Amino acid sequence: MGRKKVEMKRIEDKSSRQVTFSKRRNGLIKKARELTVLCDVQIGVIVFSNSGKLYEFCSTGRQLEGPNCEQLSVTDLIKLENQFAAALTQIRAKKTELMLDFIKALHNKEIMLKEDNVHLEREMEAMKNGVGMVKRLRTHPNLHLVHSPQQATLSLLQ
Amino acid sequence: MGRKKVEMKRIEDKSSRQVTFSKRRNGLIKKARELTVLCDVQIGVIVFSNSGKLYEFCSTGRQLEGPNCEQLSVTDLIKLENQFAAALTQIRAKKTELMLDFIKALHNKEIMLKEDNVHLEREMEAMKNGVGMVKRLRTHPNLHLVHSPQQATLSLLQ
DNA sequence: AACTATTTATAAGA
DNA sequence: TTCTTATAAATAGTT
Repeated sequence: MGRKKVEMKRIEDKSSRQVTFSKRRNGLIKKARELTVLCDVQIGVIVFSNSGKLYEFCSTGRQLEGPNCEQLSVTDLIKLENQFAAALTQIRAKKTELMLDFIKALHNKEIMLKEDNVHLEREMEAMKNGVGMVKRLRTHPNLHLVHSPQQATLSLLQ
Repeated sequence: MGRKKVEMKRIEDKSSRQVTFSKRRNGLIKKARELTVLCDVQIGVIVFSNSGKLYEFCSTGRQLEGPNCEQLSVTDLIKLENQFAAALTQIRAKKTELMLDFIKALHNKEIMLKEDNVHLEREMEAMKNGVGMVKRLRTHPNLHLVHSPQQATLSLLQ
């Protein structure tokens, strides 16, 4: 939908990626709103940017206030209530899940950075003692080395 | 985007609404996928049709089960829904708020640790060049705000 | 942030 | 439902 057809892969240029993110995020949320209105359905859209910003759209469901309210039968109401409750629960659960995933990723990052600090300090000590040999900072191939109680606690929520 | 411009209001004809729902739902999810790939972000899209069917796209994977509502009596249901809806909303909002705070704190921690890495590397460079003076690693005065994720997480449960 | 050439989505029809 | 096609809408690259 533009001057050129774009390949479906990560945009490497940071600036272009940011611009595209901004444009397409707006587009996505607009589409969600339209679908909500046109088809009278409930939608939740949750977007996490890489900088951790949260963008969200959640339709609240059809409004019952107003003149049409009296026209709804009890059965209609029950259906609507059921649907709303289920949607609410699941949307929020999913949101929680996404946020927990995000928290976990941050924990892992944090642990890696701490390890790097430890290594850097050790290397400095070694240098001070005249060992002189400086190893390069490792580049974190293993994200999964996490035994923290935080992790255990987070898992309780799922 | 079709033969005619459509008004942004509920499509009253049930059949047309269903067709539009089907088309636009696919479109929305496609867009979400594209945004995920192009901009390397995490997205969740949750769509509830009026028949209670759940359509979902989530960049982190994992499928949700559709709502499986046990049959309750009419009045029970309405009362329960009314009672819980308000409370639920408030509790979840609070939970979200806490989690966002938590995420923010973790971000800050991450940034501090990264800075420390940069400083340590600089110091090492300086040492290599014979400057010799070694500053102490700063001790994160504001780490205590997020030092106990267990506590923060546990408080989400209460 | 605007502009516009193109691509893409989709409304209506088959 | 699926396909076709005319048209509306989104957006990539540009200014």
